[in-house]
Amino acid sequence: MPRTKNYNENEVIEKAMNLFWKNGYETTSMQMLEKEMGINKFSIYASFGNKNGVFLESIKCYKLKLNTLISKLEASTNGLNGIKTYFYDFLTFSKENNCSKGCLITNTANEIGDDADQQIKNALSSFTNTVREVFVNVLKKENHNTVAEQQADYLIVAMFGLSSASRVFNASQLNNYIENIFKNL
Amino acid sequence: MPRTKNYNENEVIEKAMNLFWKNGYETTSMQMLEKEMGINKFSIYASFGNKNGVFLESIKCYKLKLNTLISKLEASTNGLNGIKTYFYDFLTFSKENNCSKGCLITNTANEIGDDADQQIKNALSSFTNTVREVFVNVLKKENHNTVAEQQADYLIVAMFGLSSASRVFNASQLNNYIENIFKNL
DNA sequence: CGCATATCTAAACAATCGTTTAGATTTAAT
DNA sequence: ATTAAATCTAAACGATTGTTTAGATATGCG
Repeated sequence: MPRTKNYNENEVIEKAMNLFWKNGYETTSMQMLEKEMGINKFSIYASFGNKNGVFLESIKCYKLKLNTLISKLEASTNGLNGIKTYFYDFLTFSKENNCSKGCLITNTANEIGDDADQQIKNALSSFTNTVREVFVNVLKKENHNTVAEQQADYLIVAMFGLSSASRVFNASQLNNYIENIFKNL
Repeated sequence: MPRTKNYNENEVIEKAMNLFWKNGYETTSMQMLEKEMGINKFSIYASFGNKNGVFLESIKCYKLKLNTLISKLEASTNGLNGIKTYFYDFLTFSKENNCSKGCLITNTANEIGDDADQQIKNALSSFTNTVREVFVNVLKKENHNTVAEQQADYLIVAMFGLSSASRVFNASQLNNYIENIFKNL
């Protein structure tokens, strides 16, 4: 056996993920990734195939990070209020230096077109469906099925909107938005 | 006086605007613009300076198109219902081949970073402020000032979210979203 | 008409994109 | 210690980016 890698793939992917999150897919160049990940282009290609591969792994990494919030949401027993907490938790989660980066998934969905890579598109919709499913499960604890499905549909769109809006509007506007979303649901 | 231009600047900008709307700023290349606008790169640069110039004019063109909906909204006398109609009108406006392109302004806000061109950033926030102002004026017809401001804040965030979400979710989910937004306001 | 000047085409510009390759360096096993 | 194989650096790849330039073409005015 010859020499071993002197970098940890999980560590460098987390750095890549943060770069994609902040700048988007297109804007993030291999040059920037090289610098941020701290390894050479050759090593990046050896570990992840290509830029798309780095991005797909970054999405996995992002999901893993968000799982903390999702788990908390799944464990919640007070229905709508649990989801509302998730909305606020997300805002905190997405903030860096008091400036929101939005959601990596939502940002990507907003950026890509129909001709984008199928694996990426699959990853995005699978994530959205998963979150919606969690909403449904939480809501079923206090509602009957049809209402839960309808409310979940509403909330997943609202969550998507919040992710986008968080990159543009200020905290008071966003809080006002969340409060109104849940006011008379 | 020598030969005259054999293209109309307003006409070619409308074509450019549609390209930016569909594909975003970065993805739209000068090559694509050349083809879509039907004129040579030289002519584009002669008329609009650079890519950024084409984009700024495209935003003006977009605002002009949207003015039809804004004017209708301004003229409405039934408050919240007028705004709700505007939400639905926007969905129709943004659709092409039964597929929503979202809002050019919102799409751009989602795409660009902090280091983007200042003129573009100004154009985006000025647009958002204008729409919010119209919301306030419509709401003041049936509410007192503080409520109108607060509701307008809520609705402008909701509108931004709708624009983003319209590129991802289906008609029934979007309608459900709009109905819930206005349900108990 | 003929001159002047703006518009046109088309080629070239430097810079950067994502990706690949060649060669030096390091290390585990023999 | 030698060898084999994988990782590293660094340079180069062709393609495409936004932008500029040179030269041909067309047209309004004296």
